[in-house]
Amino acid sequence: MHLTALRSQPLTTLERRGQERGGQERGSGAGHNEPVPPAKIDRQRVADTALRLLNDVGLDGLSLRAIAKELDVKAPALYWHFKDKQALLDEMATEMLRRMTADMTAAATSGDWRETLTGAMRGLRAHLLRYRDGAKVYSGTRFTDTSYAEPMERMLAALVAGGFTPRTAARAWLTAYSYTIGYVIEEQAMGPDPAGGGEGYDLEARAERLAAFPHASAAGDAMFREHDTGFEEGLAAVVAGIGVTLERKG
Amino acid sequence: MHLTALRSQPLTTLERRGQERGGQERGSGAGHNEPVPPAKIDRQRVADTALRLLNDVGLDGLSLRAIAKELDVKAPALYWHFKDKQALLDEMATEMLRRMTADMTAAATSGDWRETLTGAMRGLRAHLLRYRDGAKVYSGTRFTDTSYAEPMERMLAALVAGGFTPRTAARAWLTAYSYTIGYVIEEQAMGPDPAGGGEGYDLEARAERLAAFPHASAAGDAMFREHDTGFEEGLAAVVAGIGVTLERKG
DNA sequence: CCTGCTCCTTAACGCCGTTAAGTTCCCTCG
DNA sequence: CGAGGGAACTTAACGGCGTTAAGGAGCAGG
Repeated sequence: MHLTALRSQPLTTLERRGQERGGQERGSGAGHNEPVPPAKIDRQRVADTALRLLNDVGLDGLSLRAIAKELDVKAPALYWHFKDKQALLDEMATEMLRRMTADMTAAATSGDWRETLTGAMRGLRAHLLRYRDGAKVYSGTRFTDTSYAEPMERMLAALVAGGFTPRTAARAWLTAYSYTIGYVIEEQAMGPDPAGGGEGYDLEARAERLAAFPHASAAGDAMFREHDTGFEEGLAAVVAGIGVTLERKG
Repeated sequence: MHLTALRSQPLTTLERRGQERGGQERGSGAGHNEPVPPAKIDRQRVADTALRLLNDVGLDGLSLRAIAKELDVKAPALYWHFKDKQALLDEMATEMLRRMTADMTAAATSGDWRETLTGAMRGLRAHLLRYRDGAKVYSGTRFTDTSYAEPMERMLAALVAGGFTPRTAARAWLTAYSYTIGYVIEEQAMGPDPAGGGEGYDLEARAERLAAFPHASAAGDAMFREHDTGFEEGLAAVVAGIGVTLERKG
């Protein structure tokens, strides 16, 4: 994500009835006679649907036509609500962020900045992992509103209260954020931990190929499995390093 | 990148004459009468050309047709050398890595693991920045040969020599690598530093929008400008943290 | 009742990755 | 020397993509 600029959008207010629809077909012929109301579409509902579909088809398979079909609508209809596909992806990322902050407001208010930062990054990773290619979607978009600012403000304030200057607090945040994004991108690009199911990559073939490089060969296990503990150990290192080099060093 | 599996490829040997061609047009009509030789294509030359083109058009604009045109060839011809576009991207990433290791073998042999790791990540970032969307290309591909193993082996050996176990060495490498990849992805997705030229993002508009969030507003400068020092400070923190939490901790 | 706005449809454009089939050229072998 | 064969390419086409243009249904307000 970049927090730089909001994408320009007409933003046609839409404070409509936010009625959710079940899985019903619309007017398509042979069903019951009760006329099902057309179930209006708005940005939120499109983003919700697209996020749900993302987990089924992945980012490559997430076409406007597929999203439209899920909404019982034709693809060009989406252009009424979004100026292009990127705007839709932006809205998806923003929706991801909204759900994330909704989850994390409770635990965030700890006294120690280390716990706060660690918890925030843990929560960020957890939420990115909720969606297929979540990190890629997230890192390629800019938010459509300022909803990111409030949790970020809290994070930075906690760091400043913990002894950082505004500048080093920002650096600390960006460092931990970069680590988390990079880790999850690699994690998701690699597929699930092969230890869990049998469907993962062939680490044995890898080890065989790298017979001449014992360390690189052995590193495979540490890197391609146990993503959870791997992330935690790395995050602990990053947070510790931030404390050593950035705290109170204005 | 994932170092997991090599993509299967026929790899039709091709130890041909590796003659380079200038910028000449091929048979196209009105030029001189000297018959320009057809200038054979191989994987290397395709990857070279694609990497050069990448800087002009970006990852989104990098179509097989555009690459083929650059080579004075039609798009399906590329399918003789690569089984699909992903295989071509893999070769591009591998070529990037080759150039990187060629550059970095000299400086890498320092005694201190901190210098070695810092230098490696600095070099990684520098090379990713040489290509538009370099980090995205790199992080979305897997290598087509084992050329990555040798520099990685050296890196891990240096860490082990510095007091790490094989396991913590791998973790340390992955932590620093994740940070670097994440940082450069954000950096490249954001565009060039606005301080350099006048064409960047509107940080003033951002500050105005975030008036209610002073820290988040002020953090913009630290995050969206001075990418170089920002990376260095974060990297210093990561390396220091690795020393604190991973060295000699089995 | 007509006008105008919102929201959607139908049709189409140009580009994409990819496949199938055919062509050209050169090397090899009889 | 002439036929065979494979390597390296072309031409043609397919379905799918994001996107645009034009139009039409439904409802609101004068």
